[in-house]
Amino acid sequence: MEFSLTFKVNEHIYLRNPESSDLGKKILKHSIDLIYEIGFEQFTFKKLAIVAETTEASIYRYFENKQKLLLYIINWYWCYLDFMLDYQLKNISNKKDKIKIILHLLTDEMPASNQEMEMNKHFIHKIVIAESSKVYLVKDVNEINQYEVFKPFKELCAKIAKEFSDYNPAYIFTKSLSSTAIETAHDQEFFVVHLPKLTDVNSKNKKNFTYTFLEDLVFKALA
Amino acid sequence: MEFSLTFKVNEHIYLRNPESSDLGKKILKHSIDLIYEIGFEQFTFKKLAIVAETTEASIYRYFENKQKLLLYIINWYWCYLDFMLDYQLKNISNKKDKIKIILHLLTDEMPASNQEMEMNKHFIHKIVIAESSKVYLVKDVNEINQYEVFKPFKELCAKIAKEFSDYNPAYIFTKSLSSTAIETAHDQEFFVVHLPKLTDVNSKNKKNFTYTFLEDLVFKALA
DNA sequence: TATAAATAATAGTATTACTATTATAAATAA
DNA sequence: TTATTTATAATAGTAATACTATTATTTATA
Repeated sequence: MEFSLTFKVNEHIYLRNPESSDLGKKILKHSIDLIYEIGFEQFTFKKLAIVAETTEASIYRYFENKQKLLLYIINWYWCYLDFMLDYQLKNISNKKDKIKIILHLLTDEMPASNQEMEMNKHFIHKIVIAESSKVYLVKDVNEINQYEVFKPFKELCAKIAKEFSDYNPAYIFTKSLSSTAIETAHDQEFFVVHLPKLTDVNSKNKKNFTYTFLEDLVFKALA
Repeated sequence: MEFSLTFKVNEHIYLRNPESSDLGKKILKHSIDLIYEIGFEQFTFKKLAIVAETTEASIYRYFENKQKLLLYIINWYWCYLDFMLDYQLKNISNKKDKIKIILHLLTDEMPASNQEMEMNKHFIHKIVIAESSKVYLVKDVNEINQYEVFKPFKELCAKIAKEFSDYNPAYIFTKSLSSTAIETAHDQEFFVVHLPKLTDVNSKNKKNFTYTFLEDLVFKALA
């Protein structure tokens, strides 16, 4: 089976839909590679233009600035996670199993859904870990929030919260636990690699450390 | 009683100690005001020079770049929290009370320690919430980590982990729970103000929401 | 008081972020 | 088919940012 996954990303994020042209797709592909390679602070449209073999001005026809381009990539990831969540939770009835699947989705490398994927999912996962909080930790968060650019994040958060609520209807912090689980998944994965002293990883528990910690934390909170 | 609190900040963070001159202190004071006001992305040495009534070049004699200046402020906060933790935990024997005090320290406005404080603590607290993760979510995190610039953060994390361990010696994720508590305190406080749908705040639980959530989460994890 | 050292300001440059204008290609109508 | 419109991309800029070499000034010491 071969199919292509495209998500309707909020129109306020781009000037021209990058999915609508070959150049747009090329810009997306190379922006993911380049942000992964040099980090968001060092990433510029000039450098992107060189690797994507186009010009700065052409990129500006698609995205207002590099923050919006990052927001597009992160939004794509949130939509993708939301889709995968529905997909993987299908036909699972055990409530505990459902939550375990969710926590695996948050901590594991992004699962492959099909061969023909333009985006490098390993790179996107690393970008999300290191850069995703930069899309909302900005001074104009309230302004951009008005255009519902964080809707996919909120919907993902609400969907996970719903499963928490199903598991334990008496628990009153389902949404905060959900957003905390998402953020903690990223934080701990970053710390494990770069600042391990902020975690309890060691040679023995290295494999799936973040998942193990999160599973313990979430099920105790929901107990 | 009047005393002044100064912390020995890692020498690799600055070129010239800003605490050693009037101009240095002026730069620090105004940088806190300005980052609070316009956010770190919009903050430049040029703008700082204008409000601090000096020149760009003079600021560059103290700090290599604005990232290092932010790192200085965040380090100051970590040292301050570490100090306040010792101070407030003194003579408390009940292990549960100790942890409650820690969680209050992480979530509340910074407690006043003396009148004559150059730094605006309310501003620093807001800066920490919105900007602190930007000091380590950078491509050169491994290089700067070699100079031990994150030592105060690691020490604070270890100190809190120690209290968790005292409370429940069987718990194996004390350091990850500690770093998670610190980051969650910041995340949730930001979400409550800017993206409340990612939390469970409402008109009734608004007061101390983050503390209440964190207390529930941490004590269940340690139970 | 003369000299040396420390510190700050001037005046720059390279890069970044962004835009107005022009050129080219594609689509459609006469 | 050719003319005209429309869409798209490239050229050539500007303003702001990040940073530095050099000069001027102040402060400390001989």
